[in-house]
Amino acid sequence: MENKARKVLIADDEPDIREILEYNLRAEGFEVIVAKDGDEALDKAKKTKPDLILLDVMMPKKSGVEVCELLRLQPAFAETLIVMLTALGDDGSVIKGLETGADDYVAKPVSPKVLISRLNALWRRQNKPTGNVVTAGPLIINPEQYNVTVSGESVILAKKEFELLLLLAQKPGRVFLRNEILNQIWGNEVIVGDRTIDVHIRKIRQKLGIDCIKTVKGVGYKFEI
Amino acid sequence: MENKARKVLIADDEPDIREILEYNLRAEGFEVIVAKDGDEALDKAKKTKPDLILLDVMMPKKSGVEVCELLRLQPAFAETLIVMLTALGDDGSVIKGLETGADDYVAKPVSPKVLISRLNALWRRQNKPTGNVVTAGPLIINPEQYNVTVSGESVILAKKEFELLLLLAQKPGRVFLRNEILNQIWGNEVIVGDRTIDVHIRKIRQKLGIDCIKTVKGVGYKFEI
DNA sequence: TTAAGTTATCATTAAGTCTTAAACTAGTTT
DNA sequence: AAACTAGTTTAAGACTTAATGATAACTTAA
Repeated sequence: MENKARKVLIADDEPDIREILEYNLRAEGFEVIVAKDGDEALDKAKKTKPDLILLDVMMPKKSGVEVCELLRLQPAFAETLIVMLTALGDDGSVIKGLETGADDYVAKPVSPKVLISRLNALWRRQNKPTGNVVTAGPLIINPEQYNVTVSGESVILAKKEFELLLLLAQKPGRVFLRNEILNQIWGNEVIVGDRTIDVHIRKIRQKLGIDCIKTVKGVGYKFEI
Repeated sequence: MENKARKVLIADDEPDIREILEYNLRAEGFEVIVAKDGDEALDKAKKTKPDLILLDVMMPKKSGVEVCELLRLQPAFAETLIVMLTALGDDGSVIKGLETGADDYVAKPVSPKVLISRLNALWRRQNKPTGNVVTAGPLIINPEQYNVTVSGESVILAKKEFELLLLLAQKPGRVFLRNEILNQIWGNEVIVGDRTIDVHIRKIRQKLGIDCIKTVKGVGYKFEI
């Protein structure tokens, strides 16, 4: 299901631990990068942009907490999963780590099986909202079946109409600029006039019969029940 | 900022643990519901729709893992945070729990501080996209949604009005010279008269109904609650 | 190949926004 | 007090932007 190669950065100063983790994670299908101290971790993180970073708290040069803090300051790493590894019972670090923005904390020693299970759970959680049904008020939008119902009544939308509605409805309240809409629905290369969007919006409004797409003049459109 | 009452369901068969957790979570501002076995947990979960569920793995009637499994089958609980509590070293349960769809697993005994820290981290992660909303007193300005509320009442501002208010509100107290405002909102090339700013300010004051834009005569305007 | 349905455009109309001018207010200076 | 400075208020017209209706170009499936 999640066959996208998952890149993991392991940062720990103990070679044994690095090796065990590396072996097990590779066996599990992860692409592994290792670092042996805080500075190296930062450096490699920037260079390789991993999807997931395992940070030992106690490391030379910079501690795991420091590294985590520095990473989270950069927008590029706002979404990256960060898991802290720390000695059992070191509550101070745990709290500090979690408050710094780590996604999880694991006490050493940890069985590789458990660790991997945790990583998978984190992973699953992060990549959840895919292809899911969107509901809002009397509206149900099902991307998988490509259909829409309003108060139980099925409504048939054309492809572009459907995509447009879905785009807006996925982030209710959020205003989409015309440019964003063009990029998302039509793609960067295709050039269509601004009126085209209006016309599709009108058809959607017409077909749905409810007023859930609001115009924000001079800005764009937003979905709102 | 996260003032939304967070409802937690605690399910554990040991009264002592329930009590300790309940006490600490209440102190932290959570609204707490308790259950003493699996069936009661399921029942109360359905009735109260908590935001977060703490499940002991070992419970009479139904185990935490079973409860988690059953909850995850219902769409209503797809998004609910579920945290498993289990005896230290019980790796099997951990793996099973995480694979069933738990969001986190915590080994007992756990210090309340650590637990709360973990819950907060989970919470933060789930409710992440708070964007760059500006709040000041009764005012909430949401650039992403392009809307403004005053004491909960939604106020509709036109584009220029919105941009102007946002500009000022982003740096409360700071005085903006008329020239700065012109540059920021209208851009360097466009030339409009000074009166234009005044009129927009006027409209904002009128629409908001509160006096949060102060005139600094001979200098400019500033935002201040 | 046709027919039905979809998509893009255009001209027109409608709605809303922005700017300006002008009269007005208040505080300062001469 | 008159003249001046700076900002407020009001209303109206210019200007933008979007909604609409009609139509043409294009796809797709029968």
